[in-house]
Amino acid sequence: MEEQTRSNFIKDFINIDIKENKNGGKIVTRFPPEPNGYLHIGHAKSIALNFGLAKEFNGVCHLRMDDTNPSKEDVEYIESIQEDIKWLGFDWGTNFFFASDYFETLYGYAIELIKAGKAYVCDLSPEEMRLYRGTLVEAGKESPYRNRTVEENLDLFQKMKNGEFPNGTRVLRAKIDMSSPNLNLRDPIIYRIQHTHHHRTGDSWCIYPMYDFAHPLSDAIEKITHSICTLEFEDHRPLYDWFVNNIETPGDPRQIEFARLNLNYTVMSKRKLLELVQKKYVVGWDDPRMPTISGLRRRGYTPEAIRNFCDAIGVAKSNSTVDVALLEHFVREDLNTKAPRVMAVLNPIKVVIDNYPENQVEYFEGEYHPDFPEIGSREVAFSKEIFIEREDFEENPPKKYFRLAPGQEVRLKYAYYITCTHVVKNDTGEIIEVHCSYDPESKGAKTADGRKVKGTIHWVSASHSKNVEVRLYEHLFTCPNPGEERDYKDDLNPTSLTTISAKIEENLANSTHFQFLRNGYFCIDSKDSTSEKPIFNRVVSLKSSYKPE
RNA sequence: AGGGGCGUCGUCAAGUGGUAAGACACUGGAUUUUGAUUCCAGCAUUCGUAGGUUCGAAUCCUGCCGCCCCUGCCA
Repeated sequence: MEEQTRSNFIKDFINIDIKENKNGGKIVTRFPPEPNGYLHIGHAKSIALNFGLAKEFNGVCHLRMDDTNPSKEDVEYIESIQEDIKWLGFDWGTNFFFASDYFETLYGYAIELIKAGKAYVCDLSPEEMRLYRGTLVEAGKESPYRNRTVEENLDLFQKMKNGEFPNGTRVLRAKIDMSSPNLNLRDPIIYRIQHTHHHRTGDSWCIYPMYDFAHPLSDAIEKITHSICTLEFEDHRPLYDWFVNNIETPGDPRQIEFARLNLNYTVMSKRKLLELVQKKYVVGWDDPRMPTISGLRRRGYTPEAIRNFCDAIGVAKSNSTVDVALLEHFVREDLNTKAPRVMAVLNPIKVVIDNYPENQVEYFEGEYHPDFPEIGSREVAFSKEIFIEREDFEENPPKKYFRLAPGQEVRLKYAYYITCTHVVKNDTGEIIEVHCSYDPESKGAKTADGRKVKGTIHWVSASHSKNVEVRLYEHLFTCPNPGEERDYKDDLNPTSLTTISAKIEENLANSTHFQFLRNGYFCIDSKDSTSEKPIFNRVVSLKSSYKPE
């Protein structure tokens, strides 16, 4: 199973840097989430990339909370982020940081820029600043405050820090080039006034650094060597480099951009995910239909499946949308080897075996896994009345229907062969009972004559099964690209969750994940399930090559 | 006076001048007490396009075409 870790353009860059002995050949990456939401599968790609690179090149990967905007951030998110990364199987060791840890240093860096004549306090209002910025095709105009003296800037910046000005009245800007075709270089804001309580620094600051300033410098402080981010920051790289080059810092990080993950039939933006949670379209961040790590975990996805998926999708620079079928493939692949097989009937119809003795109960051994007998087996009770899936009986079967039909013989997994003799219907013509006869010679679901029975179906004994709640999930959205043609919420799938009552065999294996034979992979809901009232989530269905004509 | 990126199979994606990997999906077929799993086979004469350089081009050059990102005191 040893797999060649595949190459990508980032590894190529790193290999060149190592060859040139940049940073003494050391590799330090970082995963820098803003604690303003829960992590999702797209973050998993970045996490796997950053931690994976560190591991492959014998380096380390830091976890850094990018908490420079207290108005949007919350400690709840800080906790969930750590939990999710750990659950995915990655370890930052002792390298857990906060951008807010660097506020004092960052402030000093700003002073350094002011003293060098490379930053100034600007009094333009937000609207004025927008006007002065110019447009995509026209140069901007220089701020009238651009040429204040160093002393005046120092004094004003000090007053900003001291809380002497209200929000929005002044900012600190880098003095770069108002006519740059790259808008990011038109004297970007590096500090804004925001009288907001910060979840870590409390009320000690009322000015907060902007991402473009805080990020490269935080990287430099931590001596990050390779700062990997998504494509939309490509335009910011010259600014990233400007700060690193114009300020005396411990490190010399380099920014590399890659394409973020998109998945079809879902949305990935934090804004949309937040809205789904806040407006109760889903039950929470960990709703099993959400593409969040906590949602996938509750749905029954395993860390291995997610990691294998991240390895498989690759890392490149072209915008792309990965098919969810690939994610589903990796859970099936993982659960196939791990999940004990068990029988549950999701849509029951009663079968009465007329020639089976009343009150008789037999127990058949059912292996938990056909490929790994060592994981054991259990005894499954069999009796005169059983339940099978409604879809496993057809009064007028199509061609190549291998299941139960009038006069047709079928194998009951582990038990006997049965043949349908007749059906009982109610007043409205609905079949309420299927009557069968069984072949006593087929005990153990095989016969000495070697006769072929093409179909094998699963079942539960009516009096030896219990009712459980099962939650069936489908894609959260009905179309591959939600929001492409209208508001994304209008593309929400009304049947993304179906709750049903199912019949399941009595004594379940001691496991969280199961394969319900012929149905799919299921897991116990970690939040709502109790021993009195078990609840199962369908992780993913089994593949099926059955297609009725 | 616009700038920055990206175009290789239905979807991802290797390929770095020597004659198109792999995965998912899909289609056949074998085995099967899960129409699952497993196994085997098929699936880009061509790399957005048009020219050029070369013995040889997905890879180099030029021109077109298409798509994405950038005018928050968000990250």
